Amino acid sequence: MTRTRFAPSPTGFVHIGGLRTALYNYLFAKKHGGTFILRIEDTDRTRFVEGATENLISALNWAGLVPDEGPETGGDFGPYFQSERTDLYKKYAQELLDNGHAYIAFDTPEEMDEKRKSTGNPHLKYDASIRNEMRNSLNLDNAQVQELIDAETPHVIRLKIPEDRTFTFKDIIRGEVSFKSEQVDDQVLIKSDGFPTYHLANVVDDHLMEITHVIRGEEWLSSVPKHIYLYECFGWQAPEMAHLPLILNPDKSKMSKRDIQSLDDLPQGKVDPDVASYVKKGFEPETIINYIALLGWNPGEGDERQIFTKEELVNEFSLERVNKAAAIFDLRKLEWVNGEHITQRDTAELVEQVKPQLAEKGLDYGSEEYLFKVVDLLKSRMLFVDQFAVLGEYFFKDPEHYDEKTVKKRWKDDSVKLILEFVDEIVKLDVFDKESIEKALHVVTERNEAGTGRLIHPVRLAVSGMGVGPGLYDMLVVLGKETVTRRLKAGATAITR
RNA sequence: GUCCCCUUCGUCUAGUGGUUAGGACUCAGGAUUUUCAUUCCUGCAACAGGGGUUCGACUCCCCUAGGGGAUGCCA
Repeated sequence: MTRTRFAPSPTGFVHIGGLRTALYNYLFAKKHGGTFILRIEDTDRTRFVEGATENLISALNWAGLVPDEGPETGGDFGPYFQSERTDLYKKYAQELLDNGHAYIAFDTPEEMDEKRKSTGNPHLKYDASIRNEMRNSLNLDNAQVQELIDAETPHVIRLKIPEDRTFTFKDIIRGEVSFKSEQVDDQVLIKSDGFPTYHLANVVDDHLMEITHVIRGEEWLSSVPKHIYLYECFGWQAPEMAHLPLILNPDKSKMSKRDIQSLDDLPQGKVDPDVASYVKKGFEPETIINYIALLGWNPGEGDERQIFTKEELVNEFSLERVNKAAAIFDLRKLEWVNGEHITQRDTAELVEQVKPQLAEKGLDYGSEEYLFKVVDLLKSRMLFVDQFAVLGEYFFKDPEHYDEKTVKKRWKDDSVKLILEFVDEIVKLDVFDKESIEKALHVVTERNEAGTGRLIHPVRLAVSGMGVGPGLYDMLVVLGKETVTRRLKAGATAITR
């Protein structure tokens, strides 16, 4: 049984890279008929943010990545907040202490800083090289240690990394990776406030929650030696590992929330990492899922689709096809993907999505049937759903003003005459369809020995007030004969250069 | 500094020893018998550099360079 987990720390916002990690965990679990778990890694009290967990869960819900087990859903492996599992971590830390795999250390962070200064090595690690010079249960005798503990001296529990070892593991994405033990420090397992660090909590929980595949960001790759050694000390089997490449800013820097105000005002080379910004901007959940899935993964040779539904992604996904190199986030392509999803969406569904905007602008859409036709006509031209009321306003009310630029460019001396003649032609029509309208328009231009554009543009302007829009004949058909003739007449008198 | 990871068009990528190195986004041009913000077509544009291995390297190995990550009682 495949079990994956998304284990974010609740920092107050959801990072786009974090969402992709969640997505890959979700896709992998679903692909294998497994379970996707949400676990909140809230062991750092100093970074507690009010409402962050709710925020996280609502972002996952928005994206459609609903956990099978988690704080909200529950499950047989809870609690799913690490802050509620501290007794567990202490118990396992004690086991390590008893087995001699860990020890108690009384040195404070300040003391380590001083040590670094005095040795002139700013990168000095707490490890086998200096372990014997420090104040810990390896050097002090039992009585001294007990005395310090009884006096409530702050202390931590550290993992005792063995010397002269090479930790080798297989990463699904990167293949075999190894680290020498002198490269890894005696990691703090339990902090002086009694909370575990990520490393202990992570290993204990992944084991207890029976996680089969750990899929997470590349920033964890160099911590893996500590983790596999912990599994070894506990006599547990380590899960499979897959370390995902990072998502970067256009300038190749790490995506950061700092100095980003909004999506519309981005600093040069930066992009907003906050998923909430994209929600607010009007991106569809399908778009974000689709786009970030492709940022580091693709279905492989012979499949050049760019647009995927979540179900398709579940079917196609495999960790073996995840790339190794970091990817740059491209807003342009994101917008294009959004437009594609809107174009491919069921018109009926889009109709419902669009109604609130119309209500907000006080636009009366008349019949469902009419609205359906308008949406159908416009959907391929929208990049965002919320553009609809702006793009298509004239379908619901007569234009009140006419785009100045277009007037200047397209309104000629003979425009009024041509339009009035065109009106005469269309009132004669029994069937108001594309072909007959086009024919009528040509009758007028040919009679006046004018180019088609001489009439097309003024008609569009008079009818919609705009210089751009869907194909003119399609637009006129949807608008209907009555509306079109009324607006043409109105335009003929109202528009002046 | 040290360790680890990575390196194909501007960007996302296909490619697993023999290809005119393919697609997508962007951009430019054209078509839809003069809208463009639709659609279609065309074009621009890449194997980081240097050594090997091989009859033959984008593909395998090594080195260099560049980028990223880690180096916390943060995750």
